[in-house]
Amino acid sequence: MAVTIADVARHAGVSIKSVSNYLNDYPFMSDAMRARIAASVEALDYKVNASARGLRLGRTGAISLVVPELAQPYFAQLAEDVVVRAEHHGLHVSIEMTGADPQRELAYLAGDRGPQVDGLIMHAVGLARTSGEVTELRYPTVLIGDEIAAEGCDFVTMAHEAAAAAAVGYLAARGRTRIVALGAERETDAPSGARLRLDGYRGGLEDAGLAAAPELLVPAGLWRIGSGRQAIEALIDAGVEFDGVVGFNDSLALGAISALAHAGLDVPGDVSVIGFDDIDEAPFASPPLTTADPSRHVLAQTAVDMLVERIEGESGPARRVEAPFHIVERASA
Amino acid sequence: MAVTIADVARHAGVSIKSVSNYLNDYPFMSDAMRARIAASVEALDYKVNASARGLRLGRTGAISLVVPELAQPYFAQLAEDVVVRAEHHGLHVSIEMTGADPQRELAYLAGDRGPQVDGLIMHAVGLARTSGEVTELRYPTVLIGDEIAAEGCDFVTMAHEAAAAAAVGYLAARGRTRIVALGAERETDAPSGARLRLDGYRGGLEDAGLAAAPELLVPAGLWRIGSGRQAIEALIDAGVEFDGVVGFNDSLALGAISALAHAGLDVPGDVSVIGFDDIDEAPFASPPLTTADPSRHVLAQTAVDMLVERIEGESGPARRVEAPFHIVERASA
DNA sequence: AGCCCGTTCTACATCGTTGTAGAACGAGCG
DNA sequence: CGCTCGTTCTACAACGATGTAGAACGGGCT
Repeated sequence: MAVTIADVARHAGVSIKSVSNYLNDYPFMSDAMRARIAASVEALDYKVNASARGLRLGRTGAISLVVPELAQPYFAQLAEDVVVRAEHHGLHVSIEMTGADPQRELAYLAGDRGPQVDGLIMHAVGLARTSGEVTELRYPTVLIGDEIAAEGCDFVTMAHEAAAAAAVGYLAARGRTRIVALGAERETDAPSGARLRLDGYRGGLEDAGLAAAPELLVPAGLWRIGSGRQAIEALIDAGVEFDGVVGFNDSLALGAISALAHAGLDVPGDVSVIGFDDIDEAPFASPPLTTADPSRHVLAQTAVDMLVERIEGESGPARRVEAPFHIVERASA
Repeated sequence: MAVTIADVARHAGVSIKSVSNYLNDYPFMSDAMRARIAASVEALDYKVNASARGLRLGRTGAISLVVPELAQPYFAQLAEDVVVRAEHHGLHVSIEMTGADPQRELAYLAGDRGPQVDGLIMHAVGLARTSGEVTELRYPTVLIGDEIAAEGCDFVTMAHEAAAAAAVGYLAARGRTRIVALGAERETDAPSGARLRLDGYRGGLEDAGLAAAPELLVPAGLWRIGSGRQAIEALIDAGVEFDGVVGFNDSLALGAISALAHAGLDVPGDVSVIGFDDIDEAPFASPPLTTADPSRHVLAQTAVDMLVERIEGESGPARRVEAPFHIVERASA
C-alpha cells in the first residue's frame, strides 16, 4: 500500500493538516515543523496521490491535446511545443488521436472520449470540413488551426488564406503559370483550413492574373508525405502540365518533391515547389523546401496560455487570435 | 457543479450503488432498472469522475510515455503506436519529454516528475549512457529501446548490434570500404543502443575484412536531421575520404543525404547511405533511404502489452524481449 | 409451512486529500 | 489583569466513486 499523508503525519508526530499545509506551502508554519515534516516525507518517500487531490480540488492538473495523427511531423512538432508550454504551467498533457474522423473529434469535445482533464486543445480537421454547430463542450476548450462552428470557445488560428495567396504569389513572381494546389478539397461551406488555403490559392492566382484550371486542384486525403507523392505521380501520369506546386502542408510538398525527383524532373528548374508549416525537416530536403511558416511555436504557446486562463476562471467572450505568417525562402522555389 | 452519481440516483429514484452497478455492468440487475438509470444518465449528461474512481480503485487508467523528444520522427511514430495500442486496452497516454537528460529520466522513473499513472514506458537514452544502477521505480515500468541497469523491470529492445553489423555488411557487399559511423559516441561501458550499434558497426567492419578508422567515427549529439547534416558537412570540410555512411538513425541518415546533395556528391554513386529505424519518411527521400528496420510497431505493441500485464498483477521475473530486424532495400545504398 | 437460495436492491464505510472552524498559545495593549 | 490579535496547530467534514454487508423478495425444495 502506498504511503499516505497520514503516515507522514504519524511519523512526524503532527497532524494530517500540517503535512498538507507543508505540501502546499502554507506560510504560517514554524521552521521546526517544516523541517520535521520534510524529513518524514523524505524518509518515507511520500508522493501525493493525484487522484485524491484531484477529487478534492476538482482539478486534475492535466489537459488533453487532440490531433488527427501524431506521426505527421507538423502535429508531432506542435505536440512537442504544447507539452513544453504546458509543463511551464505545471500541467501534463494527454495526447489523443482522431484520424481526422469528425465523430471522434465530436466525442472528445463532448467529453465522451478521452481522460478527465481540466481543459482541451484540439486541432480539428474533420469537423472543420463539416458544417454542423458544436454546442456540447465538456471542458474549457481552445481550438487550434482550423475553425469550427462552436460556441464560446477560443480559437488560435493561422493566416491560412493570406499565406496561401502569398505562396502562389511567390511562385507567380518567378514566372510560374500552371500552379498545382496540392491538398485542395472538394468544396465545403465550412471555413476549414483546407478551404481557406484553397480560397487563398484562388485569390493569389487572380492577383497574379493567372487563370484557374480545375485539373490543377489536386486532393490528397490525409496530408501525409505518401499522399503527396502519389497525387503528383498520378498527375504526371495523367499528362497534366504544371510548373509549380503549392503544397497545403510541408509533408505534401515533400511528397511532391519526391515524385518529381522520381520522374526525373528538376526542382525548381522544371517545377517550383512551396510548402506550408515550416516543419523541422524542411531545410534538409533536396532541394531545401521554401515554405509558408504559420508560426507554429506561437500557435502552441498561445493556445496553452489561453487555455490556462480559461481554466483559472477567465470567463470573457470567446477570443480569436491569428498568428502571423511569413515565407521562408529556400531553394525549392 | 458537475452532475454526480448521486444526482443520477435521485433523478432515477434508485440508490447510488445501483447507478454504480449499472455503470460497471453488474450482471444482477433487472432490465427495468437498467433502462431507468440509462435514461437518467442520458438526461443529466452524466460522466463519471475519473479522480473519484481513481481514488477508490487505486488506478488512474493512464500510463506515461517518456521519450527524449517528440519532434524526432522516430519517437513521434513510436508514440503514435503506443497511444493506439494503449487505447486498445482502454488506457490513456500522457507524454513526457526528457531531452535525453539522465537526471530527468531518473526523476520520471522515481515518480518525482510526471503525472500519477498506472505504469510507465520509457525510452531512456541519457541514462543508458551512464552506468549507474536504478533501483527506485515508482510504477510498473517497461523500458524500450535502450537497456539500462535497472532492477526488476521489463525490457523491449531491438537488435542494435546485429542490425548495425548487417548495415555495414550491406554497404561492404556493395564495395564500400570507407564507411562512416554517424552517431558514434565516445566510449561508455553502459550497453546503450548507441554503444551497441557502434559495437555492431565494428563487428560488421571486421566481418567484411575492413579496417577501422577513428576519423570515420562521427558523433552527432541529439540524433536529429540537422545534427546529421552538420556532422557530414564538417567531415567533408575536413577532407576526410569516405564512400559509405551508416546513420545510427534515419534522421541522421537523412541529414547525411542532405549534406551530400549540398556538396554535389551523388548518393549512392559517390557515397552509399543506410539508416536505422525505417521512419515513415524514409521511402520518400531523394534517393529513397535504405535502412535497418527494427520493427517499431512490434516494439510499441509489445511494450504496452507487457506493461498492461504488469499493471494487472503479473509478478514474474523481469523479462527481456528483442524485436527482430531486417534491412529494407531502397535506393540510397 | 418452513427453509434455502439466487436475485435485486440499499445503507454505510472507505480511498487520500484539502477547506472550514476553531482551539491553544504568547505577545502587546490599556 | 483581562482583552484582542496574529500565529500555529488540530479535528472534522467533504470531494465522488466502489466494496462490503446485509435486507427484502420470490421461487423451488423438503
